[in-house]
Amino acid sequence: MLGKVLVHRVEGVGLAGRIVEVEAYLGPEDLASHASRKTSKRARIMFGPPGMVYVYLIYGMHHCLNFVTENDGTAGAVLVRAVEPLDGIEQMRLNRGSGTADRSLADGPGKLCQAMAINLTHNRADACGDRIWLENRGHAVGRVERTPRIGVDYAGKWAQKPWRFRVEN
DNA sequence: AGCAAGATTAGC
DNA sequence: CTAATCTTGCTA
Repeated sequence: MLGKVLVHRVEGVGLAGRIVEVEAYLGPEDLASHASRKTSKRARIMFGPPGMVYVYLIYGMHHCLNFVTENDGTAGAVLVRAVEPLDGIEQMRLNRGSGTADRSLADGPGKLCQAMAINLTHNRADACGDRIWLENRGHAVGRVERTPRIGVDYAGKWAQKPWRFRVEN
């Protein structure tokens, strides 16, 4: 997943960024994961077939982008936490508003969704469709930093699992 | 039906 | 450190 290029085509324009930071949310018992709320309608998609897009609104104002990863019937998704803008950087600057340093264009889960114009309409979309998808452009993935996940302190022992992966530099 | 809290961010 | 802001999930 790291090093893959996320592409979103909107109105004929391609927005693309290299994925440099992700987090894994695996299994129905992971208290940090929405999948731990088994009755949840929202998280149901995490139990479905892989290759689907899972987008949700957090704190009433930020979107988070995930890709469902595990086989149908097994809960699992990867949260994209940061990308390095490649195509459509001008548009991303517009989406993020003036005064945003290029460095901060998409270096956070909410920021990358704003930069790449990803919102709830992408939820449950097929990540292999013609709207939003992943592609391999042969980027080398160098050293990878591995740490516990961010912002899930409420999840007890699950918060300590080193399931955050970030490309250094 | 009501309420508390969140896989965050920007601004003091 | 804290406000912003609204959907979701839990409780009554």
